[in-house]
Amino acid sequence: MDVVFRFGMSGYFRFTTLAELPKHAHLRFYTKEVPQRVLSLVDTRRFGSWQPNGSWQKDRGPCVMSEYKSFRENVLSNLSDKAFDRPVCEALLNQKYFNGIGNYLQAEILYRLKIPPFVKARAVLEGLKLKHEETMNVKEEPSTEAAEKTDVDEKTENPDLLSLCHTVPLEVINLGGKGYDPGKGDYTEFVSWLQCYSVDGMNSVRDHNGRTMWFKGAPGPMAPKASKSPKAKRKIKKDDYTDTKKEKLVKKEPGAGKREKDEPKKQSGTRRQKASKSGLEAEAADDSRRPNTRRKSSATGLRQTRAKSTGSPSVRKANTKSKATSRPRRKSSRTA
DNA sequence: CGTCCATGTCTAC
DNA sequence: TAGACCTGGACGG
Repeated sequence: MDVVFRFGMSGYFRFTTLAELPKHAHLRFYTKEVPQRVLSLVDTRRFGSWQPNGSWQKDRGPCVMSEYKSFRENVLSNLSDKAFDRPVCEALLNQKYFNGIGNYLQAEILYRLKIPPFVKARAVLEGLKLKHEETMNVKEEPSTEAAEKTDVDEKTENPDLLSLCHTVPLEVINLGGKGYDPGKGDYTEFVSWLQCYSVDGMNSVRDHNGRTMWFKGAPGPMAPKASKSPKAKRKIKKDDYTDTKKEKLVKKEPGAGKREKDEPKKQSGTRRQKASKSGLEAEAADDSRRPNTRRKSSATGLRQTRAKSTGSPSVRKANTKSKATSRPRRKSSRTA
């Protein structure tokens, strides 16, 4: 049986002993060994989902990694689409054309070519050829040498925007499980792989959807008004302007009921299911909090070394768990 | 304590 | 084009 998994922002798999079952292991596949082990879909934020016999979204384009050729064709033969009216950084997040590119990859890819993020996507793309080779062998050498170059060579020797959409994600794959994986606790390899995203010294601006775009140098002509950059935002707040924020705050009023639905999103509807194959049993798990959970150091957050010069960082209170946020919480009656 | 922020969709004005 | 969907770490006061 095929199962389609989506990971949202925070989802990943872990294979552990039963005793080390991670928090937020919402879907579990148990082995039948004597000390049982568990393959878990760990998903703190629950943006992920799984769908037995599911399929991808209707208009996801070809995969940038595994279907490079059709990916490239799909983009270059549809450049009249208004999707390419957008700034290139935003267009790169459009899964209809850039299936597999996300926010950090988008930043890394544009950085490699030093393309400003807020230039019109079409302007960047319309010079590219359907087959990358045509742009490569501009030399008039009739020699067969050039013709024998492999795709790999072409993509690595003289990359363009589309070939980087293929090779940059593969670089992460080739880190060998040391990619963007907060569950590992230590993903310094990935952090040092990043050249632009969340890197000190780079610039960042909020795009038109409120996402933070990282880049070096000038943002480009289509950059949103300054009010949208995180820094500006913070600054506004600091200056305590009476701006549009008030409305938002009013809206945020907690206690506004309306949050009583108990369903675990869609999650393919089924909370429990069996996968008889391969001796694994699966179940959608409730959150059984494990008492052990030693709070590791920052699991999320790419910015390491915050350079806090003020005295003792060290021990952070003994996990008093008093989260007690004011945010309206979902009714957590996730029993059976 | 409170606010902001995060690898992504998804849908309602 | 705003939000909504969630949880929790970092940081400010």
